Amino acid sequence: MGWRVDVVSKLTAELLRRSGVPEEKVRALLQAFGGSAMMPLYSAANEIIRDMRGQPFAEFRIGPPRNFGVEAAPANLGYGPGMCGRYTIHSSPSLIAERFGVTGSLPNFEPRYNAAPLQQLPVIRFNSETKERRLDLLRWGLVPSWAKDPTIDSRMINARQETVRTSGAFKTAFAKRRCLVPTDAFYEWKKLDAKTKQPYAIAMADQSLFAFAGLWEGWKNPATQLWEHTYTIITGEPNAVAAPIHDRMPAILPPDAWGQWLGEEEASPDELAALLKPYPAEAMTAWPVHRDVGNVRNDRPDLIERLNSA
DNA sequence: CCAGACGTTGTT
DNA sequence: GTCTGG
DNA sequence: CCAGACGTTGTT
DNA sequence: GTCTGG
Repeated sequence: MGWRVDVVSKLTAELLRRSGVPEEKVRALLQAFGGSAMMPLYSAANEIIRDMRGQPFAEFRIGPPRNFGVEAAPANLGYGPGMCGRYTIHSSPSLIAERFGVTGSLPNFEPRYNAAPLQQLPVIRFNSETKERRLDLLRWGLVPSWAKDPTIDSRMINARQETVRTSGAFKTAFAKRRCLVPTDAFYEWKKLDAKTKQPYAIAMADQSLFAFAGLWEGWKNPATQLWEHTYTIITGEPNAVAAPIHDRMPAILPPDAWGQWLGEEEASPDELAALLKPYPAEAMTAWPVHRDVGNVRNDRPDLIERLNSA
């Protein structure tokens, strides 16, 4: 809110300096354009300039500031941003297949040390017709079947355990399309102060392969008429290992819950929801890792190594 | 009935 | 698709 | 999750 | 700030 007032006054001053338009008129025009976004305000300012002058537009163009100049929030020590938005899956397809009892042909994929949203990543689903578990590559970021705008995907990378049963975006998938997301570790960013954050890896203490609780959906691309499959990872309360780093963590399912979650065994909605409790902290561990994991273009084995200087 | 929403993270 | 709000 | 982009016009 | 892309 405050930023908008600042931008409006800045643009007002700039308009007066450049075009000599009466201040009242400038203010009225900027108000009329309204809106809550930053860029439309700049567009509005440029509209005003265009209406006033007959000179080449480019010379009068107003651009957004390089730094949008928002005051930094006070430090919130102990808790920081970050929850299931990045993980690793460097186990081989055949090892994943063995551990999860997957049958049939396997997809090929390289070891991933910085798996990120919108990427094709391995997911385990139960095929009720053939009665077998399958391993497929799906895109991370759930697009509901009814979505008109598929760019919603980057905001649907997680589903909250507390609302997943009832929210319109997830309820059908919760009832009919649950999946397991194989992983070796996930990353969290702990906020150290207003400008600094430290990424951590969190994994099983014995470094074994495990599984997030996931949901998947199909969306028919109107341009290609092809069905695209996407998935999301459910988040919930953190356990004692994750809590010092963040206030959420992905729901992790132990092997004895896989059958129910995949729909191989009967389970009521209450029983399914009960599976999404925090995974026992005793079995897990966390360690600091290199800041390079922040950039999705980095994907190297050393990203998962312990950082000693943190 | 139709229109419109449907989500996550984080912040103060 | 399905549900709520008007 | 983090990183990075983010708007417009008309004339030459 | 908000939004998209990876």
